[in-house]
This record gives sequence, structure tokens and C-alpha cells, in this order.
Amino acid sequence: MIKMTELKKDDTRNILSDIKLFEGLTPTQLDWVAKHAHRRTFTAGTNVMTIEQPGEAVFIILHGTVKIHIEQSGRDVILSILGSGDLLGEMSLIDSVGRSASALTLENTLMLWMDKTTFNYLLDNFPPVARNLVKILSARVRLSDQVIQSLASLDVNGRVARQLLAFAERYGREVTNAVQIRIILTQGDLADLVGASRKRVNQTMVFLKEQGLVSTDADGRFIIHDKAGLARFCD
Amino acid sequence: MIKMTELKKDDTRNILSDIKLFEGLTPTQLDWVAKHAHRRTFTAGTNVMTIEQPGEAVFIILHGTVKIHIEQSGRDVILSILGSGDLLGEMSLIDSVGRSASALTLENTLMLWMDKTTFNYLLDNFPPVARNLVKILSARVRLSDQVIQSLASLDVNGRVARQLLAFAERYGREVTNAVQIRIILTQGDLADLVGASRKRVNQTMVFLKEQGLVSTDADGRFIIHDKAGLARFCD
DNA sequence: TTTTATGTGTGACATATTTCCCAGCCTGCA
DNA sequence: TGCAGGCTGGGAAATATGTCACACATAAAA
Repeated sequence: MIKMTELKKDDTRNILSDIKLFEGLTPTQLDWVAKHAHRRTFTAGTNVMTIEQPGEAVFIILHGTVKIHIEQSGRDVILSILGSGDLLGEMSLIDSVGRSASALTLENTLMLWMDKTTFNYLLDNFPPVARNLVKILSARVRLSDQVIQSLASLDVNGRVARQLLAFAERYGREVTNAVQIRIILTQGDLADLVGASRKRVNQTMVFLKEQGLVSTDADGRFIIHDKAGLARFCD
Repeated sequence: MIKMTELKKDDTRNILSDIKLFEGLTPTQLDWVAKHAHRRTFTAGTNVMTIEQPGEAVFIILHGTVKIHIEQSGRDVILSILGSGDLLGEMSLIDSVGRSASALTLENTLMLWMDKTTFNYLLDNFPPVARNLVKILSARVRLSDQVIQSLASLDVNGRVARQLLAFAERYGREVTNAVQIRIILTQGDLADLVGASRKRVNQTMVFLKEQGLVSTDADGRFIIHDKAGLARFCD
């Protein structure tokens, strides 16, 4: 985990080597990237890219979280929540189709970004980058497939349980006999994530807490006490 | 559209240039691929790769259709239906994670296939291939996102309507004032595709037919008469 | 401090959907 | 021909979920 305070102006190079997309690049290549990549901080609640704008940049999250969502006729669907190390906005640059979703920062977020030209240059001239991107996209397809399966086959309890387990996997921090999920989410967010109403998700959370499977800490973060117990709801 | 009967033993090279994954390759490179790629016909109802087997080959559909699905505790979820030109089985080769779904041929299907080593060699040594694969995966993520949004925000009518429109886009054939969907699907398949019960999908189909938006031809293929009418159910 | 906004927990009621069941209609096959 | 199996269509009851409405707590803002 990279801490915000650790990030000085000049150590971009060091950070780059920790990013999946740049794995396998030579120091010289990393230097090139460092020269062409910029940093920017977005305050919480900023719309990084708005829906339907032609994509003009790729972002890499160095610290913070971003919610990828689609709003349509009052209803909000959250496709995913990205965190440090994740790539964002690359799809528009790849296929030149407009943005299909919006990205909203959930907390103050530090990003690395490159313009379209730089990204394409990278892709064409630094072979490991294309390779890494293939892996990244492949992993994303796998995650999407899990979400689809969940939405198509589980009831709300199951979908919430699965989502919590997925968050534990991605954003979990081990504490005494439990896993704390770093991200702060409201029950409303959770509802938009699993395609259910807030009311129903509330019922699920109350239920899961009664069972002792889950609890909430002072800041509203979820704490998972029994992964296996949750998994039972996922078929 | 490549017709089964047109495929002679020696024209693999010609076919290759029509495949997205091989776009941009030189004739020499295409020859190399032709030498290392094999053909195989699967009869309808064959399980091309079974869930949880380590992936050992990539397949490219030359003619036919394949259903990608996950079966769990009696419930079947269809993630997608692939047709000619589509790639299949590449994910296990990319990230070495086991298969996450099964692939079942819906009709007699002709495939091109390569073993893991060949595929990786291609990826590392023929730059356009990696580039193309990135595009292909990117498109797949986009499709997945649409499915997720649909499952999370639409009722069964809407999900069925959207699925029919998606099929019209991918497998549609223009006929007089309408679009015929080439693939033969039962209402049960449609149900597994949109995460609903067969009964409910049946009601939807009866309803859509009453409205004159959709009909079925003698072979059971769906015919869409009014795209805009269907789109109205998708918010 | 008061006010405002935001998030949680809950009841009543309306809808949507599933499940189980059965009938009729095909088609392929013995 | 007759039977078996798969597919469509639909009835009835049971569940699951959504919507609307409100009370309450807490935290941020004025």
C-alpha cells in the first residue's frame, strides 16, 4: 500500500515499477514513462471522466478509490470499485468508442495519467506493456463474469454476501480474527452494486449482523467475521 | 460469413486474414500461423472445454456457435454465446487460472485451435496479435458491462428485450422489414441468459409477440419487427 | 448551538417473480 | 404407429423484492 504522504514529486520512477501495467520494463523504459506520465490529485466526489466524453487519457490509481458507475433514468448501477494500482479509462483509448460509464472518486485520490498518444506509443513500442494490459483486461473479464453469475443466479442475500467477500479479497485488511474492508460504503452504494433496493440491502445487513457474520466499525467500515458463513449464501 | 462447405483443407491462410486476432500480420506471419494452427469440427452438444480443467488451447470459431456457461447447484447461467470469429479459451492461457466456465457447441462447429506454446509465441513475437487481443478483450469488457447493467437495473421484460437486441446486433440477418436472429434458442436458454425463470421468459415472449414486436419463424428463430419498440423496455 | 444533510432501521402495501403443476404440440425414433 | 422427450403456454399459491413513508441517529455546516 502506497501512502499519500510518502509520495514526493520526484519518485514517480520508483512507483512505476510497482504498477502491473509497467511490469517487466527496463529502467530506461521506466524513465521514459516517468517523463511522460503526469500526476494529479482529485478531491473526493470528483467526476474523473464524464459519460460520453471521447476518451483522452488513461489513469492509474496510485492512492484512493474510484467508483465506476452508470446512471440511467434515476437508477444508478455501480459496475466496480477500483483502488490503488487499477487502470481506468483505457478502454476508450483502445477502441475509440466513447466512455460507457462515469468514474467518481470516493475519497481524495492520487492518479497517474497519460494522454492518448503516450499510451498508444507505449502499447506499440514497449512489448511488456501490451502483454500486461492483456493480463489486466483478462482479469477484469473474469471479475465481470463472476458479477454476472451472481446477479443472474443469487438472491439479494447471496449477492450482498458475495460482494462483501469480493471486497474482502481486494480491499481487506486482516484484524483480530476478522477482515476489515478499507473502503467506506453506504448501504445505498451496496444496493447499487448488487442491483437491489437500499431497503432490501439494509434487511440483509441487519440479518448478517444478527448472525454474527459481519459488523460495522465506528467509521462505517464493514468487518467480516466469518467468510465461510457468508460463502454459504453464494450457493 | 464463412460457409462450412467453402472450407477446403488448404485455405487456412485465406481464412486467417479474416480473423480479428490476426489482423495486420504479414503474409509470412500468416503462413507461420497457418502451419501451427489446427482445425477441428465439434458436433453439436460437445463440451469444448470443461470447467476447472487447466487451459491448454485457444480456439477460434470459424463456423458455428458456442454457449459459454456456468452450472452451479442445478442453476445454469449463460455468460455469452459466441459465434464465428470469436475467440475462446484464451483467458486460462493468459493468466494460468483454471477455466471458470464451460463451453458447449450449440450446432456443429468448426474451430481453429492452437496450443498454449504457440499462442504465447504469437503473443510475444507478433506485435499486432497482442494489440488485437487487447481490442478483443476490451470489447468483451464492454459487453459484460452492458449485461451487468441490464441485470442490475431492468426487469425481466427489459432484460429479454435487451438480449434480443444484442443478438440482432451480433447474429441478425436483415429480412423484409425485420431482423432474423440466426441462432436457435429455446425460451429456457433465454431464461438462463437473462437470469430469470423459463416461465417468466415465456410470459415475456407471449407479451412481446402480442405487441407485434417479435415473432418466431418455423425453425424457432426469433424475428424482430420493431427494434425501437423493444428498446423502450430498456429504460 | 441550531440547522441541515446523510445514513440507518422499519412498517405497510403493491408488484414482480419463482415454483410446482399440468396440458398440448411437436419431432425423432423404436 | 406409438411412445418419449423437449418445448411452449398457462393456472395458482408462495416468496421475494420494490416503493413509499417515517422515525431516529449522527455528523457536518452555519
